[in-house]
Amino acid sequence: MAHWLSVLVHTPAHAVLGPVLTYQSEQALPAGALVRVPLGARETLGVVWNSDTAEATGEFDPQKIRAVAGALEGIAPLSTAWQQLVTFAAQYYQRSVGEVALAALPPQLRELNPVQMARRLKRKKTADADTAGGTASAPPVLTPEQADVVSRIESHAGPFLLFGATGSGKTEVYLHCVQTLLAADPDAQALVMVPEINLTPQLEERFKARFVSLYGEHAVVSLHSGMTNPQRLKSWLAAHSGAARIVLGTRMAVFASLPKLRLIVVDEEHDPSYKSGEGARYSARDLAVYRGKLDGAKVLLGSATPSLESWHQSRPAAEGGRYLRLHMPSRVGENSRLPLVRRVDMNHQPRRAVFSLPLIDAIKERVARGEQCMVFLNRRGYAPVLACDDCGWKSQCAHCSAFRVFHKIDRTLRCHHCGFTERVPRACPDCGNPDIAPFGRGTEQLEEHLAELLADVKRADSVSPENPDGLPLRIARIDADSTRLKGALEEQLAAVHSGDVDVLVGTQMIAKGHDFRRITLVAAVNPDGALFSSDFRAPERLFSLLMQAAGRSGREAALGAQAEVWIQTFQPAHPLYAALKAHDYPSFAAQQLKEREQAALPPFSAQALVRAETRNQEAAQAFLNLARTGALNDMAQWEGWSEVLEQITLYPAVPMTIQRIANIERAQMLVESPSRTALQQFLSGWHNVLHAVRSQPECKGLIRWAIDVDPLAI
DNA sequence: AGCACGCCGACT
DNA sequence: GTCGGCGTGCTC
Repeated sequence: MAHWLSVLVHTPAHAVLGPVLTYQSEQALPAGALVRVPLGARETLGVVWNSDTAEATGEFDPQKIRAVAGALEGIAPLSTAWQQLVTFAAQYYQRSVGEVALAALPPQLRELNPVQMARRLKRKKTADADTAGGTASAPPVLTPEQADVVSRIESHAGPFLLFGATGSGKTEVYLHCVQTLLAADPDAQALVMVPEINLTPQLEERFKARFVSLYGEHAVVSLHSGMTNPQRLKSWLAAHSGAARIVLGTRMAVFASLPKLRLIVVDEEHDPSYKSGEGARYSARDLAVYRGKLDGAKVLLGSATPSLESWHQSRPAAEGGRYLRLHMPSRVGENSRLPLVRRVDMNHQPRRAVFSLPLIDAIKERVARGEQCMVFLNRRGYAPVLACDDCGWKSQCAHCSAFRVFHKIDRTLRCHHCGFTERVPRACPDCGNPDIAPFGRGTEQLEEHLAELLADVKRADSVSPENPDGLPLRIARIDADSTRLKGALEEQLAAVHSGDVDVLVGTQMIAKGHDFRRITLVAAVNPDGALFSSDFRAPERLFSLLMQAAGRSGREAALGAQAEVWIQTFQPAHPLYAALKAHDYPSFAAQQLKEREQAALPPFSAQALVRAETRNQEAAQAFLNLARTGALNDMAQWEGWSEVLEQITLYPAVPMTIQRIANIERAQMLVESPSRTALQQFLSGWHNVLHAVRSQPECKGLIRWAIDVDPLAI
């Protein structure tokens, strides 16, 4: 007797293809089971979504229903909670369930045939056998602040927002909570997320040091896109089978199959990396909170500079807050002072000076004492644009509406958007003028500049202290260019740690996560840009970045010197810098939230973007505007939709900030609503309109379109 | 999303 | 002559 099954496969939301496909099977298969199914000319991985479906979906001809090719034996069905998470994510982020479900599974699960799969599972079983228990080395004693936070986490349901200064020991709180959980429940699993792949190795090291002796080598696994496919499959299977007790990973890990999930930690919860930029544009932080409810797991969000969304959610419960805010204001250790923030008024410095005189003096003084300095500029390359003084030629990219960046190191002009690279011309390509000059500055130029300014400075010779001349300074640069090769970042970080570097220049890469214990001065050379950005989230990001950069300094108690953060600015009185100086995130957040509330911006409204990519700009605008009129005119006629539409604002279509990338024209349209629910309802209905509009003749040239719910940048 | 089919331009 | 570019259409 054959069973009817609805099965998810990896297909986008296609109007012609239903959200689930119907198959038949001799064997009864439960929802969540993994199967291989024929689809057109190929065979593909599917997830059983409903066992024993009564009838085929839609008008599909029952004669054409094909049989399931086989079940993936030895892999337990995905849990109901996992299915619900995927369903929610697909619905909330406006994608097909099939796309979200299959993208959440390790890629190799799709590639391997059942025979290969069986072989892999067998290998895993023998590996699991050798896991041995043991005793833990005593964990460090918690500070009173940490102990208080931990006891509150244990006695409340959460979700929690752990607001802790850099160096306040948040990681120790995570470790402690995980340890307590795993000890109390022999099956329980914990998920710990970090924003970037770069940060997983150091986290893995700390967790392994604490838990391998207790629960064996396989108890801690990682899950991120930097791993090879076989590694990812191995970790995924370990999590799915329950053998892995702790999963560490980046945003993708929020979809890991964890049948006994009891705790989710989202470290640096404010970090934009938690928002996916392609496919289903999900926020792993937001999904983590939702998943916590589904799985009955506690959720712990941690940050020194929380996102304003989370901060707002953690206001007192009496005012409507839904997260419990936990505060750890103090730095752990002897050198518990927070760094001194100094603002240098660049209005009183020589015009066009890159480094102010007092900053250079301060750097000289520190390096002479054997301390390290860090100079931070969020722009790589030598100069953002090359221009001809005579005819006005600029280093425009041929394929993008952006300038190519001058990289002096290899004498190239490189487009940071499409990768188009050429050697720097000897003279202006338009008029032949040999005097083409760089404008603005990037990290390469800072490095060069510093070498000149500090040429006469020597550092103390630690090997032969009697050497009166000292040794030449070592300046290093860390950015996406200097770390392109595999292992280069680790190598360069090691050089900084071992003291082989006196001054470190870099982009935001160096501001995140890494502990540079001997750095006592951090300087932001030109951070003002974000103060006047059209992006309403720019100040929030700047504050967080500077706060994090500040957290890099002064971690070495033995150095004793007061750590300093220097801000070169033309706006020394700006409230953002004042709050930074006072290390006062709450007042900064309060002021920002007030502005957001007055302007009805998130978290006081909900937003979504529709983006269109086309061969020509007119088609992009046409598509979006047709979708807009479709909503305003057609949808308003739909039964019962007028109340939804009343709560929706559709802004006119606009070209994106960078209008063209790699010869693809881009435009977008903002949708806003005071109600998240209304926005959700609107988007789900609008989907059909967008599908229909796509095939209009005006939209010829449309390559793709996508909805971005809760976009981070507009 | 894949994958096949089909129709035009420049290469071993 | 074929290899290969991507436009169009189809998949339970």
